[in-house]
This record gives sequence, structure tokens and C-alpha cells, in this order.
Amino acid sequence: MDFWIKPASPYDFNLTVGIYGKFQGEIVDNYVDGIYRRLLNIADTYTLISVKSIGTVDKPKLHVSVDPETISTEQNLIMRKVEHMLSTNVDLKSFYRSMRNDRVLSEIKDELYGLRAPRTASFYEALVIAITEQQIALPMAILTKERVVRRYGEMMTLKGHDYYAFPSPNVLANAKVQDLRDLKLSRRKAEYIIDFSRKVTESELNLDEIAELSNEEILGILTKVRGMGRWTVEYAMVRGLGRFDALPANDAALRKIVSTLYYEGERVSEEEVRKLLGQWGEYKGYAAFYLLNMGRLKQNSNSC
DNA sequence: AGCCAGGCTCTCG
DNA sequence: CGAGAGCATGGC
Repeated sequence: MDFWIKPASPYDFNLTVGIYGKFQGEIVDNYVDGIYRRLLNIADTYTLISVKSIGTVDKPKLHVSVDPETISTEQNLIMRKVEHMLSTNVDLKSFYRSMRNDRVLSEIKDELYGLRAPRTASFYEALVIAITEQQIALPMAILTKERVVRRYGEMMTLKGHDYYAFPSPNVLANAKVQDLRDLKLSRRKAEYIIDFSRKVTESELNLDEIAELSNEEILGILTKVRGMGRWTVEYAMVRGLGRFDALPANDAALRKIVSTLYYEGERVSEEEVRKLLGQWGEYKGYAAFYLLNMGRLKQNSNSC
């Protein structure tokens, strides 16, 4: 099965999924040699998709192919999922117009032209990832996530390659704390993930319904869950739902880059970040995303 | 060696 | 209440 997606222009595919290529090709979101591959769980079946760009940044077009051995669900469902994950429908034009008013962002506008923030396949995935990324250095958090995926994710071998889907809630709900400890999660995080996954499988939390609520309502519900503070929920709203009016203002990397670019290296508080980026209104999450990606481009000149 | 990493909970005053 | 310790572990 093959189909095409035409993202809203401008759209830079390599810049967008290049995030996944940064750490030598993550095993869930796999981006190597211009092709993004991912094993998706859609309607309880597993589907392997491969996506590549066959257009330009200003006339973007993506080619999606679905491995014939894994086709068992409707093309429409697959297409909608891919559009969601690759943020192809986000319109950046008014954000780009407002970028001109900011001395920092206007400087890097061209470098990041067409960059979208990809989303996780599910809100659940975003929330679990957010827990693993709490406090700890990002590269290490990603390694930890990969160990969790290898241990608990559904795996398919196709043409000699192993592909992993993100673990489903009922699998992690039945994980043992010590098993997750062995994967180098802290005892606390192991408990958070297991307890949260139980709430999801036992329908104490209906993430599909929660995802329809306002940012404030989502914050109110999910920050009551043990292990989920404000940063975690805001981060997951951005990564998982594409709520770019949400802002994980306490993010250590964000505070650092804001400090460097706007405050001459002086440490800034969460409140100062919230105030500074608040001027971007419904795009404040995107402004944060672009600022974080400035750091990425400067550190990794060789990436994508 | 010690501090910090894309935080949160728990305890203590 | 607010402040501060503790958590895990790798890099600098």
C-alpha cells in the first residue's frame, strides 16, 4: 500500500524528523538515510510505515509506503496517524510573521524554516516518555526509553530488520518495579509508569477523553496522578497532542537557552520563561521548540 | 570530586 | 505553607 501526503507549506521533512536521527537512529522512531520508519499500533494491529520526502520545502510532498506484510487496517486510519505524527497540518505562517518581532527568533528564521514539531503516536506514549525524561540528561533518558522499548515493546522482524512499537499500557501495567529498575529507571519512575499504566488499562483514566479537554482541565486531572507534575503534563501536551499554546516553562534545557539568548547567561526562573514566552500567545510552545532547536543546530552541525 | 542533567515526592519546620 | 533532601546515573 502506498499513498501520498501533502503537508501545509512550508514543511522541511528532514529537519522535522531529523530530531530522531540525532541519537544515531532511535529504534522506535527510526530515521536513517532520509527515510522515517515506525511500527505503529493502530486499531490493535501492527503496521510498519516508511516515509520519505519527494517534494521541496515550499512544495512539500511525502511518500508513505506500508509494508505489505503488515497491512491490516484502513488506509484512512494510517494516513491520519501519519499526518498527526509528522504535524503536516500545522499552519506556521502567522507564527513566522510574528517571529520577525523578536531579535533572537528572526535571526534563525531561515535555518529553521519549515521545521515542525513531530508528535508521538499516542498521548500515553508522550506521558511515559516525559516521565523517563524527568530531571535526567536527555541522551541518557533516551537510552533508558530504548531499553524499555526493547524489553516491553512489540517487535516485528521484516526483511532482516527488527522494528519495535512503543509498549502498550497493559504490558507496562504488568511490569515489575525491579525489572524496570534493571533497565536503569529509578524506583520512583518505575512506580510512576506502572501505576499510571494501570490507571489507563483499568479505565480510571481515559486518555482519549482527556485529550479532548482544555489545557487547564488536562493539567488539573493529570497532575493529580503520582509522578506527573506540571512540566510532565505540559511537555506531553506539546509532544503528544500538539498543543503549542502549552509551555513546559520549567524545562531545564529551555531555561538554559533562554538564559543564554535573552539574559546574557543569567539564570532564569520558570516564571521568567513563562513571562517572556507568553508574548507568543497560542504559539508559545512553538517559540520554545524553535529556541530549543537553535541549540540543537549549533551543537550538531553534522546532524541531518 | 562535585555538580548538573528537558522534576517530582516526601518530610520537616 | 515553603524549603530542602533524596532519587539514579553519566558527563564534564
